[in-house]
Amino acid sequence: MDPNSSQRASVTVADVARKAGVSKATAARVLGGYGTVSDRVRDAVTVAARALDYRPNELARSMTTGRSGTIGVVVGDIENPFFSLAVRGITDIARQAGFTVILINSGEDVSAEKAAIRTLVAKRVDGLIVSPAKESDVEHLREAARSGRPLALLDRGSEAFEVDTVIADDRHAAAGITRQLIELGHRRIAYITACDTPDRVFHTPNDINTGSVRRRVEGFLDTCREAGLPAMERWVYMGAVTPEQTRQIAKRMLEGKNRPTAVIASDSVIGLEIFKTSRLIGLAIPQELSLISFHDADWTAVTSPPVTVVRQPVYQLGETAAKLLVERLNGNDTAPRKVVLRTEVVERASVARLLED
Amino acid sequence: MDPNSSQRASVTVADVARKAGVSKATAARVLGGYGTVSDRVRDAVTVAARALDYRPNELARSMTTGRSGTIGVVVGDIENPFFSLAVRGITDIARQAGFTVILINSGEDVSAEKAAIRTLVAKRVDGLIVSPAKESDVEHLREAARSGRPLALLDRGSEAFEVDTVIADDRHAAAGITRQLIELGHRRIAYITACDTPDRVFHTPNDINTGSVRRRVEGFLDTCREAGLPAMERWVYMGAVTPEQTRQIAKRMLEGKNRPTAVIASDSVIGLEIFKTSRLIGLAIPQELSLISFHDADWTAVTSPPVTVVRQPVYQLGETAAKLLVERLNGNDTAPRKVVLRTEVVERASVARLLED
DNA sequence: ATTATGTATGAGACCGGTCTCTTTTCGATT
DNA sequence: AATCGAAAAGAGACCGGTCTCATACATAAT
Repeated sequence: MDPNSSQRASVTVADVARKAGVSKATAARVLGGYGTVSDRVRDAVTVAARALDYRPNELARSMTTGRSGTIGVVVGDIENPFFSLAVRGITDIARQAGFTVILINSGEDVSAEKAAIRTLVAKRVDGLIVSPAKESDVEHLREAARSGRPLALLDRGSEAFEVDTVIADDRHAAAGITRQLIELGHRRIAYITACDTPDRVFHTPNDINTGSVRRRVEGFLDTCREAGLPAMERWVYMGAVTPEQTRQIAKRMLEGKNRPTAVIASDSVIGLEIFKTSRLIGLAIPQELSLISFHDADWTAVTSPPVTVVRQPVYQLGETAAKLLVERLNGNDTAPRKVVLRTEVVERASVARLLED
Repeated sequence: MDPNSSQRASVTVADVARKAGVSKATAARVLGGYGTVSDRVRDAVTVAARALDYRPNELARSMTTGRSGTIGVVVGDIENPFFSLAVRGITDIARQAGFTVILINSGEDVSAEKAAIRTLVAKRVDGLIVSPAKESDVEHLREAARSGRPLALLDRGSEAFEVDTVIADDRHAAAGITRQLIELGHRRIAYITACDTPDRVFHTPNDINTGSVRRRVEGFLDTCREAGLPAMERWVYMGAVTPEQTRQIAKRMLEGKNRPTAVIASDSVIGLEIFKTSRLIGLAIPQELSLISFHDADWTAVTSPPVTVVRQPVYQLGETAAKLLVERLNGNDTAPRKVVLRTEVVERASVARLLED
């Protein structure tokens, strides 16, 4: 009833204009900060706006300008420290550039990813950063890019898809630690990942959908082959999706007769489970089992022994993806760029020379 | 030039209507899924939409409906595992209820929080979930709530502000572990938190802006007082904002002559630094120093010794906040609710009876 | 004094949907 | 065949901004 009840029905430029005794167009010029206005009128409008507690409607603004000031981010799982750190990098840069971030988890599921992208496009995000679940299945990404919305890929690229991409030098890192393990005398080296195949058995790297992991496995296998260790395919363990599943796989793997003497964990969540399991079944690290994990998670430094890891520049991964995207948003129209960030092996104490054979 | 170039200028209902040979209103009915349409027309419109690759503009839809299908989330730092897990809970419920999430980090800074909320209101989010940096400074939240947008507070409430709130029973948890330490003979018990005061010294719980931490410190002090330990205020350490600062504080604290025999860490990031520092300066846990940390972070189970923690239902905290909000969004108009979730002490091996005194 | 130049303001279309109100169509009823 | 009522379709206003274009007025140039 009371028109002053401020509640309901937000205040619009028209309301402010009426109160200030000017036209809607003029009030809009002041409020929107464009065009030319006299100081007198500017003050009048500003006062009126304050009095009415005017709040601009960004939605309406986006309608005409065509820019929403929003970027959409699709990651596998924000709960994973890898992604939460990368997202931090993205949001920092985005905020700096005046954008807000809409975040959607895909759960590493392609159909969820498709739905997420549809939603984001419907909401008219200005650009997209995606960590694609399957690098072979990118038609929806291609399409989003075709719609004129800049796109940047995070941590996982696609060879067949030319678009701004930021990844770590996973192949190189995997090759390095593999070589190191071989030089220390290891021959039975396992690689364990969350990725999975329909039949749960690894045949070739092409079975692996996640780009970063595929590159690592390639590095692992190639290095083994060069060192005269063929057919290491059977040492690639898949399906470590949840901690529970990982524990089961680890148990079967480590209790077997022909158990590996070294394990490479594809991320820190898996690394943690391997560590727990080896302790559980009484396998001493590093005397009886060497362990190297990807991702320098905080806990890896405080275990006994502390674990050797491949440190990825996760925050920078996110930051860089956001920077590339913002450049596009600012009109950069050059060819797609692939940025590869360097990793670093942090030597701790979970790796040892193999004594007997 | 080529009108078929699909690129630029997105396809609108009007375009679809023209192609299908019906009015804009009718096409909108089909595309928007409302009103009544004949099967024949529905098919025609659907076919036309597909042919033109029509993508609804959610922005335009939001304009008229007044609902954006978005909820705004403001947390201290998504990089902190506590928040990333809570956010996961929020996004899961939000997605289920058909909402997307706009995420903004406040960095525990009130002015950033204010800016974030202004942005979110401008973007016309349907509701807000905020983890307020200062529970004393909530005028901006109150205002956001007054604008008719439902609001739920996460992990931190405000006594003076009646609004849906989800917290853990921090006071109870702190009292419990304090009592336990006292019973084990500890008298010099330190509490260390990231919260800070201008003069970096703790005087009274009212100095603490973060609701959850204030309640814990109150529980700590009250229990000490009841047990005949007065003036424990000097054992509250503040300003452990970054790992570096925490390390410095921990060093000074643990190397002092009159060092504490037990430490309560207010979160897992701090707990990790205490653990590292005590190892660095050669203080054996638990023989020479007992440690209890809030937040059951993954690493706490794998250290030697594993550390005793207060397990908070973090995911549920986020989930519940989102549920309360969604209920409001669906029209629930009852009095504000305060939900307190129970914590649980996970006994591990970082706490021991104090031998000599 | 008259015309040119530029600045300040107003009027109204527009963005892409939704929604109300009116008109047309069609099947059922008597 | 005439009448009625509901279903289907159309016309056009509306949401809250931006933006183009026209107009009014002031100042400067001739």
